[in-house]
Amino acid sequence: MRKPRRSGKVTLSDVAAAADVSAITVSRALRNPSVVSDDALARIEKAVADLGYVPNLAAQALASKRTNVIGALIPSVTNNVFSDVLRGIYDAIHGTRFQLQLGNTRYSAMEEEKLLLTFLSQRPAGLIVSGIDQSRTARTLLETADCPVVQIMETGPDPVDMMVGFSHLDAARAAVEHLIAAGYSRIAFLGARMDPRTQRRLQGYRQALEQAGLHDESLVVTTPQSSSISLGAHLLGDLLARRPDADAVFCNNDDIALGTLFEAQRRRIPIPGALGICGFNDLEMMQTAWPSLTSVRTHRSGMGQDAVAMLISAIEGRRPDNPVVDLGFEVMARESTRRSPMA
Amino acid sequence: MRKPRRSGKVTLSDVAAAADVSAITVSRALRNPSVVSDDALARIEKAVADLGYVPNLAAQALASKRTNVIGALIPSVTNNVFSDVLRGIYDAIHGTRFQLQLGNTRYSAMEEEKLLLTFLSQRPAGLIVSGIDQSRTARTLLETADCPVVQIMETGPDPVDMMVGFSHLDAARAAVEHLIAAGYSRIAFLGARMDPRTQRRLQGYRQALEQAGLHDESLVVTTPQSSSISLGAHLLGDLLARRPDADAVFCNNDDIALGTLFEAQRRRIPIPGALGICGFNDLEMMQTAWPSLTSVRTHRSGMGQDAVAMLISAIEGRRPDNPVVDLGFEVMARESTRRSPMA
DNA sequence: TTCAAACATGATAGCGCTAACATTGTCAAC
DNA sequence: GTTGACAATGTTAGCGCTATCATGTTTGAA
Repeated sequence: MRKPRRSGKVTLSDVAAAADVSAITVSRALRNPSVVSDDALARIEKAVADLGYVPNLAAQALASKRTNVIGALIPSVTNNVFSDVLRGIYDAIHGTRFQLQLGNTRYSAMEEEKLLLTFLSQRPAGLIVSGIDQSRTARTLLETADCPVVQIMETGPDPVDMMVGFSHLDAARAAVEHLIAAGYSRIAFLGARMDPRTQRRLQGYRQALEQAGLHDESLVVTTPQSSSISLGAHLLGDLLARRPDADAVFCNNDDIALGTLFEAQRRRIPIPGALGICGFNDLEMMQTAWPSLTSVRTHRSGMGQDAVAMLISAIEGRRPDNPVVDLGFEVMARESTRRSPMA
Repeated sequence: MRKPRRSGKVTLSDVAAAADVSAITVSRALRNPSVVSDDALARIEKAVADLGYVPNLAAQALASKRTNVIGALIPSVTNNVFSDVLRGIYDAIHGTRFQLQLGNTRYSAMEEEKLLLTFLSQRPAGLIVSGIDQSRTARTLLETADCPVVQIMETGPDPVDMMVGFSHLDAARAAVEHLIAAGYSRIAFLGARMDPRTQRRLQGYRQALEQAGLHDESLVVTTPQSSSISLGAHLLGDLLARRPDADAVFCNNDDIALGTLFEAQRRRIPIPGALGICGFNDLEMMQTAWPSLTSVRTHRSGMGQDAVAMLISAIEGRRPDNPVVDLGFEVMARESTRRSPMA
């Protein structure tokens, strides 16, 4: 006879033996205590504690064909935008039976495909993906995944399944319209990374300026480098070298806006008198900065929360009435775009 | 006869049938292609592609008693410090066979225990935990877990297994000594959250000032609230209400330092002439701020990277020579603590 | 020619758990 | 006292994969 492949670990049947019941009773006691007699329950609980039993998730998943795993793919863990989304996800998942499996795509479609495969091999209960620009392959994987899927960050015309986001194009256009209304006319665009959402913000910028007859492509300064505060400072330098007459900057995100502010201060450029600054996302620092910085408020943790809520509803069979949720945005006008110079 | 509980999914034996080999050969082909003939391999690869086979991780884990899961517990996903650590972890894990399972403890020991149990039920290959102040229960769980464990963020005398970090006390003391050397004498401490690492930084602050005969507890302003830039602004307000004569602030972290800077600018307090500012962690913004802000550089992504590297070594049986790695710190002296007022 | 080593593949038996059905005992209703 | 509804528990057979041992087939050196 072969020797059994036992691991030193305590299993369900060890608990069952110790509590003098069958394995299935222990299984029931753990998952649905109300169907087990108080007497048996007490013995089982004691045995679990005595033996230090920890259930084996792999075996659970295999036997029940279900997992509690919600997979989420985000492009960056350091970008404040995504860490806020992530906080929302964790907040909503907290206290439920689900657990999060996080994947970091690093803004790469190939990484996204690879991670998707890894996630699918866990048979997740639901999936969250960022953006609406999945590769053809990734999209097919998502469509054939037999679990609900939510795309977050953006809304678009063709959801894989569900969506929570907002229109980056509209948000950018509203911000630029605010700058125009404030009296600025040579409004630059400072952008980094240039991922699809950034591209759509650039599009919104162009639309607003074209409509006002103010569009001038030489005011657009972009770089594929990833965004940072110091990069914002450099981008302002690049802009002013080329167009010293620019009178406002619409920054692709708040880090760049803050870098712009610092660089302007360093150059003794009065804000907002000589230069208006508008960011994007409205991170917490924007209102505390001096001068406070105009930005477009987006509902980042809300997107995470709603995504999880929609997912859980769908997993439990209650599909939301509307599969596409637009959380909107708000232009937060502050000192940095108030034309009269500060006291 | 009962009907089999088949899930519509493609399994190993489906692939085996399609490739006209046995299941175990497919298994080998997938895990270790070199032991399978080229001929069989080709047929198997074709079958996998044709059928869209995705292996079932739960079954793999159950049968092999191994997983590729590295679990990491961090107290916050929004705090920049931890997102940098997380980036380091992802960087180091990228390209290996391991995948990360992330848990967010929200600075709660109870949450940490719960997550630890969840993680252990996945039989992870390794674990990363933050800090050295685990609860008694958590510590026991970690000690009895049959996988390597790395504690990160801090070093201390009594590792569960391995450690990567630095001394927060020494780092804070060095920062305060720098302030003293720069000529400041009424040096305040601004602290938020007051988690164990913050407490030890406060201790370092006290030691440095006591040694210089400058310690004065009324200069210590703390709050249990979680840290933010606007909180930094408020803390400076609180300090100045109580001690308008303070001439420098050692901020528990960079967010508070930046908030302090903004608030000082708002109040037209010359930095560094009337007030020196020193932060902690040296986030990227510190050198770009105007004036640039002194801070203590810590090796956040390095901690994440080293933790993963040590873990993987240990998993593969090569335990590192030294289980405790001290990554140190550097005081980055900048404009905000340079006593002569800026031009 | 022979035999062992190396190679390629297969049969079998679990891993630890749960779904599905089966059994037993209890109690109220007729 | 029979019936059936219900509650509590048990038996059995997998879930999809891999460890282990077994078998057949080739190769090359003696």
